[in-house]
Amino acid sequence: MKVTIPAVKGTRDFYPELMQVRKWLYQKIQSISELYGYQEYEAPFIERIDLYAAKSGEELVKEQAFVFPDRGGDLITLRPELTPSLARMVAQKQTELNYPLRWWSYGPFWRYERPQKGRTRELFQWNIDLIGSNSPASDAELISICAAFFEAVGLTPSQVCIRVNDRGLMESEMRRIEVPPEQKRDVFRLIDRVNKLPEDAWRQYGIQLGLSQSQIGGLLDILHDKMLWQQSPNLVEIFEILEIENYRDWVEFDPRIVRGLDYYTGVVFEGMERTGGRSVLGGGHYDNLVADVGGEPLAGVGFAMGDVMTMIVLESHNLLPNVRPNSDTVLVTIFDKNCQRESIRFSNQLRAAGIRVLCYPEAVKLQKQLRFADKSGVRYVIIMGPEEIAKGQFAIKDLELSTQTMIDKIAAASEIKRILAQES
RNA sequence: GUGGCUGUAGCUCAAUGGCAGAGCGCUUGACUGUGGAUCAAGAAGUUGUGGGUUCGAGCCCCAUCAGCCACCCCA
Repeated sequence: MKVTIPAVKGTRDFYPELMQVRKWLYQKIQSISELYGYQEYEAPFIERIDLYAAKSGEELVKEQAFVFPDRGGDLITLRPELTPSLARMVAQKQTELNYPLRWWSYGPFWRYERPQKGRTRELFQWNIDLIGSNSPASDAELISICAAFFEAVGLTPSQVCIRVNDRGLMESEMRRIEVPPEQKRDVFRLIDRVNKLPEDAWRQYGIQLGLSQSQIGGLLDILHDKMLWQQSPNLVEIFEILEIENYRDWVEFDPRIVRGLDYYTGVVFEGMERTGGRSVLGGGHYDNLVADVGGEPLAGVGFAMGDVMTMIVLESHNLLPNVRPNSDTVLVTIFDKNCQRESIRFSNQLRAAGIRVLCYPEAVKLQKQLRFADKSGVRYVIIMGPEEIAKGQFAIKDLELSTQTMIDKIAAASEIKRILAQES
C-alpha cells in the first residue's frame, strides 16, 4: 500500500508492541521517583519563546526549537526542555511552596535537529529535581536516584556508570593555572572535547582559544588527575553518602564532565554506557533556578534522561522486557452466526468477573479464529458450538500445551481465573 | 547547519544500461468442528518523487523527499 503522507521527520510511531515498552519504561521511572518521595507534575507542551530566550542560550532556541507564530502573532515554542517551565512554575508560587520540593515529570519534548542514531525530533524525557536545598546530600540523592534507576532496569555497574564532577572545583583549578574567568565557557568546551580530538588537534584548539602551552599542559594534568575530587568538599561528602547507600560502584569521578548548560554551578554528572560512551542522562546542581524568570534565587539539583538513548542502551544489553501482549487474555470464538449471541453473552459474563476477553467479531472458520488467537499471543481459547451450548459446557483449549478440556458454563469464570492464575 | 551511505513486493534483500526476482510474511487449499509444522497453488510493483542522458534507465546525471551514519550541538 502506498503511504502518501509521510510521518513528520524525526518522529516515531509507537505501534502497540513498542507502546508496551514505552509504558514499561514509564512505570520504572514512576516507581523510582515515587520510591524517593517525588511528586509528579506536568508543564505545558507549548510555551512563549521569551521563556527560553531568558536563559537557556539564545542559539539553542533559535536554531534547535520548533517555533511558530500563533494567530495573534505571538511566537510559540514546542518545549525543547523542561527546566524553564519548572522555574516559572516555582517562581509563580515561590512563597507558598513547601521546600525542599521533590518533583518529577515525564513527557514529550521537541528539538529541531537532524535525526541520527539516538536522536529524534520528538522524544520523551524524564526530569527530576530537588529544589530549595543546597547541600551535598541533595546532590547525592539525585545521583543515587540515577543508580537506583539503572539497577531497577537491570543494568550493572560494569555496563553503565555515573561520571561526576564539580564545576566549582574546575573553576578553582582554572584560576590556579590562571585562565581568565571570561574564558571559562570556551575552556569548558575544550575540556568537553579532550576525548573526541587527537591530542595534537586538541592542543591546537587550545592555542586557538588563546591558552599558553603551560596552561594547556596544566589543563591536561587536571584532566588526568583521578584524585582531584579530594580537593572538593562537596564531592568528598557525596561519595561518602553513596558509599553508605552501596551505590559507590556506580559512580566515578571524571574531571572531563562539565556539561554544556550554563546554569549548572556546582556538581554535574552524566550517566553513560561504559562501552561506546553514549550519554543516557545528565544533570547537575544549580544555584539560581528561578532568578531569570523573576523569582528569588533558589538552589537545586536535577537531571534529565531521554527515552531514545535509554532504550538503545537497554536494547544493546538485552534488557527490554519481552512483550507478550495477550498472555492473560482469553479468546471466545464464534462457531457460526447462530451461536454468535451466545458467545457474546458468555464473553460479557467473563468480563463481569474481571477476565480479559477477546470476542472474535465475526463468524469465520474456526481455523482462522484459532490462527488469530495464536498470533495474538492468546493462550486460552473458548470453543462453543451447538453441542456445547446445548450441554451448557464449553471447550477451553490451551494453545501452548495443545490440550482441551470442558468447563461448565456456570462455573466457567472462576475456573478460568484459576487457570490463568496458575500460569503466572 | 556540513559531509558520507542508502531508497526495488508488507519485511529483508537480489537483478552486467536490455522480459521485475528470491526468501520470509500474506491469501487459499490439502484439514466438512480446531492454531504453530509440512506440502501445493495464488495475490502482490508506475523500482521514494520530479526532471535529464540514452534506441532503451531499477542501474548513469541533476534536483527533491525520506532513512541511516558521522560532524556540529547537546536541554
